[in-house]
Amino acid sequence: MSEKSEIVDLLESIASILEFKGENPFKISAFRNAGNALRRYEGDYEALAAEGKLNEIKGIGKETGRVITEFIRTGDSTLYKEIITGIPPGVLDMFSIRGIGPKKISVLYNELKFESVNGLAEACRKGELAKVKGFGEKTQAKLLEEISKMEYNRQFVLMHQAERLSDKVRDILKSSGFFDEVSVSGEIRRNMEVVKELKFVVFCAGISETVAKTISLFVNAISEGEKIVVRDFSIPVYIHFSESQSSFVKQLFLTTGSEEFLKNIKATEVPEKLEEEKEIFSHIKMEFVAPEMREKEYFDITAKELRKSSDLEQEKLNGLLHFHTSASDGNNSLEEMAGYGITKGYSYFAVCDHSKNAAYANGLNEERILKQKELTRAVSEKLKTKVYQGIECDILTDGALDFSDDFLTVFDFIVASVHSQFNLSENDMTARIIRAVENPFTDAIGHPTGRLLLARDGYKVNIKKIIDACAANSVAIEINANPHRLDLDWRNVFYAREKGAFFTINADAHSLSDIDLTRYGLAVARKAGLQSSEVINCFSNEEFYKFLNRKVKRIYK
DNA sequence: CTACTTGGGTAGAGTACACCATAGTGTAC
Repeated sequence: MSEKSEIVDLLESIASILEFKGENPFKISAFRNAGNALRRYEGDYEALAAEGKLNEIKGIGKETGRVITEFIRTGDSTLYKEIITGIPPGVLDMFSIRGIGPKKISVLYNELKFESVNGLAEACRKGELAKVKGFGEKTQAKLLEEISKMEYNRQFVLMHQAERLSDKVRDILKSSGFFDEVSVSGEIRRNMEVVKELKFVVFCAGISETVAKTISLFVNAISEGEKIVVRDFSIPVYIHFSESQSSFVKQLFLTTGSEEFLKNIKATEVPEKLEEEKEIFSHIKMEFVAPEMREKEYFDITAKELRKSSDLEQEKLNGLLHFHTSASDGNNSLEEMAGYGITKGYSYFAVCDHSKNAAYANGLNEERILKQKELTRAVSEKLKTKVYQGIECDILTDGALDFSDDFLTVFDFIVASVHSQFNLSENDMTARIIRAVENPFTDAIGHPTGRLLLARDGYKVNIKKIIDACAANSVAIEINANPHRLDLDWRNVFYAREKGAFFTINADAHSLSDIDLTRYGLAVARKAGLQSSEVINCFSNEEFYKFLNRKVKRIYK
């Protein structure tokens, strides 16, 4: 049985190899499109494949459909095998280096004859790359930096990937029947946005015998005293054994960390007899700290009330804001998105497709916006809910929004985001975003630093100044819940809370299933102790309506 | 290669920017 993601990866690889070989650009994007179409398709594509009807999915045609069907049936692809012939596998790894694409790789590969990312790095270090026509010192230095960043990032996985891995290990441990208790600990228990290792604490009778049995559950596992290290996965897994309730609780506390947090509270003073973690805190005369807040940043919080555990949970979210539909680059209609949101307990919505400047995302111009506005009214009525006309409005280079002030009155809710020209100086970028914040029509700033975790740094920006401006202009700061973003970073949420800023937690959903990503945003918001009263999505219908009208008169009836 | 329209053939995202080179290409959004 093949996973959908494997097929998507296959189509993506075929596209890259064709590009490397200098094929027809439209053929290349056809494979890339087919991969995207399949990834976004939420129906039973295997059934379609079995009936030979894959081409009912828009973007999949005769040839790409054939490749998919073959892969489902055999787990392999003759086309792939054919085009990969003569290309060393190391070359494929190079496709993921930022700043260099298949064409340049092709040139370098033919000129310098290296066969791996390491070989490329070596050529850069020797200065060979700068001698190739079309390349220079800057490219050489940038590539070296990108490669070392990539190597560094390889130690981590994103929160959602770690969670999947952790569930898998937990299931293995639980279904073994060896343990009275299995608990997830470490970075996952602290809701970290990127994860370097998984930690589990288990409770069982007879440690030495159970350790031996547990090792046999995995392929590559060794014992280190009273813990096991498993290296079957992309990151190491540590399993800590305990024989008594006291030791279980103590282990859970110590493995949760973080190291800096434990250092700060003199964790050596843990009492011998323990029923639950709370006793550890009362023993050292400290208020209980929620597991996800146990970071060194906790001690930087000056206002005591900001140290409280978060009360945020999915049930408190009423507003689904900042999501996309098939009108721009989303996968589902507005009616489908709102309909699904209703089943998840949301009671009001603001569709925020891309604006006209975002051509790459099929952004909407004035005419299409007015059409969509008719639709939001119709969907509101049909689903008996409140759908506001929103927009994710591009912030242009000079900080203007990409609709005129006259036209901005058409919207009920405006998320302003940067999607282009990431390379401004810190001063220019900060001024650009602040100008957007000061625009009276702006309700929220989307993904405030533009970072992509483990892939791209955020733009250079003075985030504190932006937070100050948001607080001063009552513009909500987004905590983008997409696990690739989780932006604003939770470390900056503390500062924004001190300034009294509003927040908005949004999955930036492009499909129905994306709506469920919201929980990752909640997870990092909880790390910063964020309270529902600070989050505009938690407002009631009436409170949200008031929020929309706090600066400009919105005409929504 | 796919979609669309038509029954064989055509169009297909646009733009800014860095870089190397001194006009043009590749990459990324």
